[in-house]
Amino acid sequence: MVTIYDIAAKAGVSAMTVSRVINNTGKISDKTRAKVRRVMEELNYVPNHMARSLVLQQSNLLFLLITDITNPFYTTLARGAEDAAKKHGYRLLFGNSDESVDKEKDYVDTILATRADGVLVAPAGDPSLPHLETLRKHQVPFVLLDREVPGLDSDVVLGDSKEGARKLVDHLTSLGHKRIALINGSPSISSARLRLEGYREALKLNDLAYDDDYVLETAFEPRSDLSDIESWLDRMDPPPTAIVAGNNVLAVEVIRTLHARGIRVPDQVSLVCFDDLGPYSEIDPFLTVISQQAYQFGYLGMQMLIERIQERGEAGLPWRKVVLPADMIVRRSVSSIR
Amino acid sequence: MVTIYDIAAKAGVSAMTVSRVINNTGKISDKTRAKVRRVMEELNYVPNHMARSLVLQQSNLLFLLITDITNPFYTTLARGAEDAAKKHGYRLLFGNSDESVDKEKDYVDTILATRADGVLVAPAGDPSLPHLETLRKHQVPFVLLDREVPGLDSDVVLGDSKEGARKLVDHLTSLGHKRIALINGSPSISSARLRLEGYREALKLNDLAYDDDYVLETAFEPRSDLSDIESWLDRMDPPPTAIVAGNNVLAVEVIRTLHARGIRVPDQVSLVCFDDLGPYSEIDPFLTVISQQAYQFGYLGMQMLIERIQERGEAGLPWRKVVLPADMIVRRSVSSIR
DNA sequence: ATAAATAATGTTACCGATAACATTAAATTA
DNA sequence: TAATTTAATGTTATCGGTAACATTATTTAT
Repeated sequence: MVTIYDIAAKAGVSAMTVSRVINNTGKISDKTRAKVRRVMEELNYVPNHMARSLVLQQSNLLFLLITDITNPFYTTLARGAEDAAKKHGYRLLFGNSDESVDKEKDYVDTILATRADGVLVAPAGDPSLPHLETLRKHQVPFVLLDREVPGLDSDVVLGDSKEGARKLVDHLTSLGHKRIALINGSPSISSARLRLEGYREALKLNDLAYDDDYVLETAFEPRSDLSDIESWLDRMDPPPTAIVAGNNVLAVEVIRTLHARGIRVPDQVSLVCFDDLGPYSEIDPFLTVISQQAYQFGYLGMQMLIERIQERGEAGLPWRKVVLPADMIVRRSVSSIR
Repeated sequence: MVTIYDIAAKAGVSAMTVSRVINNTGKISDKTRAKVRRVMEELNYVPNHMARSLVLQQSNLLFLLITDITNPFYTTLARGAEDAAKKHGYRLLFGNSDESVDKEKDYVDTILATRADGVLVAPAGDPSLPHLETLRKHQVPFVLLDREVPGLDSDVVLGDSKEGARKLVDHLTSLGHKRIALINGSPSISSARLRLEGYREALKLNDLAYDDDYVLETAFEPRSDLSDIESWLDRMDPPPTAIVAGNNVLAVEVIRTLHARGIRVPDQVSLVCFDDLGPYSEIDPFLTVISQQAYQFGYLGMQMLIERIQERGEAGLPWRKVVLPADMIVRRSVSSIR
């Protein structure tokens, strides 16, 4: 591995001079600068980030931790984060926690060990609290995305989950639906809780009774075993005329299960969900969804993060909470009753 | 930031003893081990990767560079790579080059500077050669995914692009199609070249003439400006009865363009493509595709990479080229002619 | 012309960890 | 019990950079 000392030796200068050329600091004569540059080219020099960050105590690296890299909501969000990071001259790396608090903890360790300058996190859930507190303790600035964690003050970019759920339920009731089921993520995830709340409120406002049997709380990420969905469908009696899914993944899995049973959407049951299916929903715009501005989650979150990093130390800047609107896109997955 | 020296001081031992406890090396009495552990907990110690890798000359970090984080092919591949890396105890970070050779080069610099132990790369194209050579020069093991780079020997995991294209065209001709168009990625990408070759061969075998006007070579990644697709559609006269898309993104954009013109698939024109649309194609299995085993690309590639890393130095192990089969899934996006 | 300022470069110490070698204490063996 | 192992811990140098402080050459000011 070529080091500044190799360069220095070959160019007949000191290592410090080479360092100055690399970083454009201090005063260097044009002649030495040129000579050093030439030798660097010749030897294919690449600076060693680790050595550098070790002494500088900062890495110029940012991280984005998402919970499901196969979910278009998060990949679109990632593109937003990437663009914002690039605009400010930061490098961005990604990690995928797979909705697992343990994997997330591993990433947090990697991030700490790598001495990242900041982190954007879509936390796996409330149990993420301990390792987020670890980040805080080590003074690594972070911004939460899509999910809050109770007991932790921080900047956060959220979607209006409650309002979104209300809109979906209202849409269904306006078309005559009365037996509306909900399949949702784990209640340890703030957005899932809000979606449940919105669902319950909307039921109440529409004078519909809430029934535990019609609600399934499961996992937001793709799974191979659909048996919990199966038994939930069996349990509901009479069957629902409409289903609200807490995210796009769940909607897809509900459809798969229904199709396997020969039940058609929306003919026999209507379906709506949170989050679009990415560009691929363009092929056949079918699902009626709450379309969250995924790109904005990433872009705004990254901007907030970078502001935090750059204001470091200054007391000011209270925690900021950005709530992005929940817009419904009506498509063909809902039929009207009668 | 807490260091081993802080721990050492508080525990009344030397830094080296702390290091031994952390790494489980050397001999340590149970008593000191316990004491050191306790202090580490108390102070919330996190090892500094940078300092560590600096002296160890290895980071235990692996990278995966993909070209389009919003493409389900690559995100599924990423899941495979992640699982394989985890199985072998490596940490994995992701980078997204967005099909840009320049962004890719930036990532390569980050990777070099981070002293990653190895890299999985889906190269942006043939122009990636220089920075891949830089990786090679710095002895960072890498495995190419999905695309080869002429002039560079390396391990590589490919799909059978030529055969896939042939299958698609054969399928179309078997249903009576004679005017078959191709929209493809840049010819600077090996897989795109092979798909073109397969397309031409299949035309020839079916006694169909090749016509330049029926082929559009554009970019594989999502774009906002669809005008090149527009003008290509205008140019073809008579219009094709079927279109082969070089990947899923292009297929979606063709559909968008066609829909905007009021042209229906498959009623007025048939459409087939490479790569599935992820789990979301399950909602409405519509597109007839060559389904590549995305997960296996990542999983096998990662295994090959780790073998390389662990055999480091040993002369053996010739470059390996794995070609995964191209399986066609027939769905509803093709109609038969007459 | 000589002091004072400035430009250009070099030296030393350190960032946080570990390898290699050194030392001391405890346990075996002769 | 003295000699030898072995266990447990400590010291020093180093990884590849950079900050802070020298030092030397060159200008500029007086």
